[in-house]
Amino acid sequence: MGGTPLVAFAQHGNAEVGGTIYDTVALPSARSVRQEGSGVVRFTVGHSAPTLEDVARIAGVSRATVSRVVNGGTLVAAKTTEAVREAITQLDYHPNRAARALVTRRTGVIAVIVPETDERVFADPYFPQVYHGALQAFSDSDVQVVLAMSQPGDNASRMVRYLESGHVDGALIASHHGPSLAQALAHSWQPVVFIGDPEVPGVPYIELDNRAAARVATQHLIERGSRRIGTITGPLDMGSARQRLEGFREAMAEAGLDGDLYVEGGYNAQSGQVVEQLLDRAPDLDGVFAANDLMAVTAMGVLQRLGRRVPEDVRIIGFDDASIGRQCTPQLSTMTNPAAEHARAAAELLIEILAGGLPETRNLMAASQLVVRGST
Amino acid sequence: MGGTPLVAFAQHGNAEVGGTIYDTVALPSARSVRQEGSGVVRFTVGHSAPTLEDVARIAGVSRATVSRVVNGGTLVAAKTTEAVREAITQLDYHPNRAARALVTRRTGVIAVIVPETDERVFADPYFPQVYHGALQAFSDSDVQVVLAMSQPGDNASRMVRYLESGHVDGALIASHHGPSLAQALAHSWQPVVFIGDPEVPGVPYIELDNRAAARVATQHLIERGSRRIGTITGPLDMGSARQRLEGFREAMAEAGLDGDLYVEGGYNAQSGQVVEQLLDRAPDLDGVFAANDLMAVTAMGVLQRLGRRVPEDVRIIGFDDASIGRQCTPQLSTMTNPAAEHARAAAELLIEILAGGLPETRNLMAASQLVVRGST
DNA sequence: CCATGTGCTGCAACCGCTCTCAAAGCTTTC
DNA sequence: GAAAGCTTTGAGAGCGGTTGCAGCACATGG
Repeated sequence: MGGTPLVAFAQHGNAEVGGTIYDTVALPSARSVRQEGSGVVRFTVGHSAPTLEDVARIAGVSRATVSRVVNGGTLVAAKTTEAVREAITQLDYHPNRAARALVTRRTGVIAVIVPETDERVFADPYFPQVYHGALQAFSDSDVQVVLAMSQPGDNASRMVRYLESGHVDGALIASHHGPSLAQALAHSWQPVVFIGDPEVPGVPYIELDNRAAARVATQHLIERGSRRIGTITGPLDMGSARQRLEGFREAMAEAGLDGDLYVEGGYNAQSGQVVEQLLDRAPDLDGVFAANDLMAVTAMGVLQRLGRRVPEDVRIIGFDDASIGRQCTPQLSTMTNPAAEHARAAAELLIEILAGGLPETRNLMAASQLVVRGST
Repeated sequence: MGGTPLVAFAQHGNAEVGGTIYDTVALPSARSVRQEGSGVVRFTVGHSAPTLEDVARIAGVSRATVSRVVNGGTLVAAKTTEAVREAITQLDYHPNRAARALVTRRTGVIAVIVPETDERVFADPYFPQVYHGALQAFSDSDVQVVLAMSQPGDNASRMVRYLESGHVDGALIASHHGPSLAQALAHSWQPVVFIGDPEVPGVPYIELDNRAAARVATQHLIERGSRRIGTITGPLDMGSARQRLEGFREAMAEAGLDGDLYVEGGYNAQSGQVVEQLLDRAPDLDGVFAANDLMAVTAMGVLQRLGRRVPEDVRIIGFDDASIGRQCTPQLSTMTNPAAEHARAAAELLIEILAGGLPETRNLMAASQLVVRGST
């Protein structure tokens, strides 16, 4: 089994693990990335892979013929084919797709871009759905779908560089903050489809009808009898968050209620805590619309800990229909957000664009559904 | 804000949502990926991006000079540089990295490969750590780290093809089942580092000392007084699962106890349920070593539901030190598995390999720590 | 004033592959 | 037996870059 271990090490910064730790081992200082020039890691690869040329030489034919065998389609004599096949297996030849991409202009790689840190991406159940949907759309093609997220200090440029690099055919972009990425990409030649309004004209996207959904959610609270309703929004640099806030205010205004009771959250579980601020501003709070389930569930916990009964004292409704909303007591009412479907639709739109059979601009608007459970 | 929505649609297969659904909208049949030839999606891109040549023409210089300006380093006259810069911004030129990669043999892209379906990847807290660690290692270089997982029906070939495609410089491979992927890659020219023993000689990897850790865990149960101990293993086609089982049996044998009480799980929460089988086989069960925390927590729940007190009647220890183990009652004792650190170390090893300053084969073995909490 | 040096730029080959076009070999036909 | 028609193959021109090397213009030294 493998070679012999040469180094033994381990580490665990004495972080709060909430228990007693035994068996600690010293940690070596982590070597850092060696750099040269302007922050670029320089690589030099030793061996180089066999090329078409090599195969051709061994098989005693020309490059063109090998290419024909590899790509199929064109007719090549049976025995030639066999000789080439043999040479290919002998050398363990794999075509260099980057070179091929240069001439075919197709890489066979699609990226799902999420301009969030990896922590957020893995913490929020929304992103797996997006990725899953994209994967589905490409499942029976031989496209490789890769996921790229941003790193803590990143601005948009690393992403843009990757997208324009020629290593991907196109991209789906999922959780963008503000129009900067879209702007950078708008005049680029890279086919992209946004999930959520990019706020830049001409850039194709699909989005949930957030405003309508937020109205439905708010109206539902009102119908159930809530009057003093507050909302926890998402980060307001995101279109979806603003739209949900808008929908909330519309519904409140229509009902002749005060729609100014809102506080900004971050779409993450922790920021559900801000419900306390709503409570400070409105001690008679009897309804909460949280812009996603993660925040809603936290808010529910906070309210319950403060002695409020849900839904008797305060009704709560979330957004996204995340599974976590079914694991709390009472179960959370919510608005569906079939992200996987959207991603798939977006991916299919991307495929159309890539196939060239393209309408100018194309935007898709998707509807949401109200799911009533115990919390309202 | 963007163009006008052209299409409105939504969908929600009437899946079990555990609530009442209002506001349903018809769903269009999802268009499927258009295919041609052997399962390959064909793309044709309309516009094409400006090239070096274009820039050179506008700036009135040669391609070589533009290249020099773009890449810096070599000396170019100040006014020439300026002219080129101007042309570049005018055309919004971005170098085609695929073309560059052809000659420099560096793409600036590193892949983290996880041969699991996306559901598993997002469900298990282990993978985010791996990705995070990899990201850290490359954080101050301008390498793009992408994540690729396999699709339900996939065999290894799509992965291998991607890795050998020339679109990535190298890869970290995280949760492989059996040696097939490693074998396919062993004679390839692609620099890869495995996290976990690939079971193929000559392929570099880093791994946790699973056997030793499992021994420590088991010994801990014995020390606390457990005698009739069972284990829930991971999928036994994975080296880590087998090693943890081995460690368990060793510790049991050393203590003169029966080490045959085990049942295979899948490293996912659901498979913690198999603890019932242990109970069937040994009603006097008083200790459980689960090969990861996900299974341990589920097992604890099952046992408690069956009236067993933890740790009074049955002691439970898990593996991985996942956060979920701190959210249950009692809190779960466990073995640490600082996956992020491992991934970072693996990434640094990969960087070394890519830099060419390479030891033949290099394997790293990492230690684990026992964390004692309430469950033992 | 000519030989040298120095600074900057262009030519051209090459990275690995695809694909058009024409040539070569073979059959068929008159 | 030569012309015509196929099938099969190879030569060669790119794809968009990088880079070694030669060449040019101008400044310097003898």
